[in-house]
Amino acid sequence: MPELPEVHTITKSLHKLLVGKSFTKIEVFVERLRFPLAPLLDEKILNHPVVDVRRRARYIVIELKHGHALVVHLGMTGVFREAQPSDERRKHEHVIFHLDDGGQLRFECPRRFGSIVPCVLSSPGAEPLMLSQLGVEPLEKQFTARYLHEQLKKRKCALKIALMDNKIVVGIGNIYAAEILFKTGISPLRPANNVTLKECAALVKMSKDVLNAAILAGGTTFSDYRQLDGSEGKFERELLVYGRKGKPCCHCSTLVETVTHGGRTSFYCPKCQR
DNA sequence: AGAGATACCTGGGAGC
DNA sequence: TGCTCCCAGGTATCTC
Repeated sequence: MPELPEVHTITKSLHKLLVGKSFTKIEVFVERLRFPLAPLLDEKILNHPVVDVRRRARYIVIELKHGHALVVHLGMTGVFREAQPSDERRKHEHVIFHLDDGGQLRFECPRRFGSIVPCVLSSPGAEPLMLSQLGVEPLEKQFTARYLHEQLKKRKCALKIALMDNKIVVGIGNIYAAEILFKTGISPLRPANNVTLKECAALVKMSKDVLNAAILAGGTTFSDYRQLDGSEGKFERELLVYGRKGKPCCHCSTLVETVTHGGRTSFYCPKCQR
């Protein structure tokens, strides 16, 4: 699955590929992914050069010269692929962008959790309105112990739910949340408003460490992901607690347990994490 | 308003 | 081997 580091990598390569080029035609082959794709057929998107491709949380913003933009989310299985018109269309390639240099960019998304939504920006470089409710970037300076503590104080829900809440901090998914909590020795079950400032400091540092490490390994994970199905890659081999239900904790050998929060499974060591 | 539940979708693994 | 069933993931949206 594309995590923050993969989205980071993909954004950079899309920037290199697209800036200065225009879409001359967009073909869609399914009615909808997460959202209907019909708005992509609006001719206003065509024949205006791309001026920027940037990332916000796990969204990719492709900005066009006349103030329109495409906001892309890869969902769980979304992949962009550079292609030639003669290439046969793969089973799950749902959108084909024709470029003015004769090339193509194709969007493949087997589980259809991805989305591509056109929007109009209030000014050049502005954040799309649909992303305005997002919380801070975990790797930015604004993500501090004090900020996290202030946010958590307002929440009675389980800490893990709060860590995964995009309104607080973006880019921490189920897997990262489990690993970050394990490495800081804090239980995912703790009420968010019961976490101390000192523990917030540990959570913030560990979040940055884990994400930075993943970014460093990102290229490798990403290339594996593209060749295979997303379940392979270096990162998975480094997981300490996620997916290890019933197996011994790597620190104390207590068996790893799970609990379900809002339909998501949390893996944790009941002895190491308090 | 906040919190919890659910829908969306399909590949893959488990169980029979 | 082939079938069915269930789970995984992020986020929008619905319900309480």
